[in-house]
Amino acid sequence: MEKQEDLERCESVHIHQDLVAQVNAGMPDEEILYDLAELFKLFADSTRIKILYVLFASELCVCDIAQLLNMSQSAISHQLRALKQAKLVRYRREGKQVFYSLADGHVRTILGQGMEHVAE
Amino acid sequence: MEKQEDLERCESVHIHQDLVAQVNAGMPDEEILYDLAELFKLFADSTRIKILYVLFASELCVCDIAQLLNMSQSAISHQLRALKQAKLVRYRREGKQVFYSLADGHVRTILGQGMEHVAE
DNA sequence: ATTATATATGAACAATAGCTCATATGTTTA
DNA sequence: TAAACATATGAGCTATTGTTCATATATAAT
Repeated sequence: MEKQEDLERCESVHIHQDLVAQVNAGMPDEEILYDLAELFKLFADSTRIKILYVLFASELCVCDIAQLLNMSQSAISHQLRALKQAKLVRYRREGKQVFYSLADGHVRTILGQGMEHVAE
Repeated sequence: MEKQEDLERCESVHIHQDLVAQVNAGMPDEEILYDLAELFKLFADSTRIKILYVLFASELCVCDIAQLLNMSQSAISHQLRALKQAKLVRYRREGKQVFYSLADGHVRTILGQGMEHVAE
């Protein structure tokens, strides 16, 4: 944890020197925080938000999602790929079609809390 | 809600035609979903995640945050601006320094749920 | 008033991300 | 096997974003 090298600092080395150490101790690992940001990136696009929202209501095939969002099959497929990789959605093949559904309860909570914040 | 114009559709107009209508009914407004994505964009960068995390522990001035994250004052200030605009952080001037703190309980919940998902 | 310190901000640049287009893969039906 | 349909994916283009650098603003101290 050698972070104290050649940093620019407030000249007035105010109170917070030990606070700084304490805060640092409570921080999750760099890698975890990076993964966390990666996760939230998936919620950071309105197309993906919409996809998650429609899957809220029901399992749907790619084609139906594309119709619902009035977007191309390709665009939706690309985004589903990202959501799939992050395990936010599951998929199930049925003949030619592939049905997607929400994989996780966290999705609901995260979107819900976001909604609450936005709706104020 | 004229969305049914010249869409590409699954040829096999399968079951979901009414489902599609139903799902559409339950969708929040376009604008809200856009705002929601904008909100999550703020969680979609590890610098901002770190800022929120350190503010978790304590109110801090810009300079201390910069030191904690080992980043430039300018970079932190830019990001605080974004967080401030979204009302995720509050600020309070005290002499030359400006102290930032979390503005909202939602931040904790959202980060917490994200953590749970990542940590599995 | 002048200087120093703390923070904010605009411009520029590199990196990233989302869409389209073309095409590949997988599945069913004729 | 060939054709049709549903989905997946790579390349390319444009738009967006995070950082740095230079500089502006705000407050305090001399």
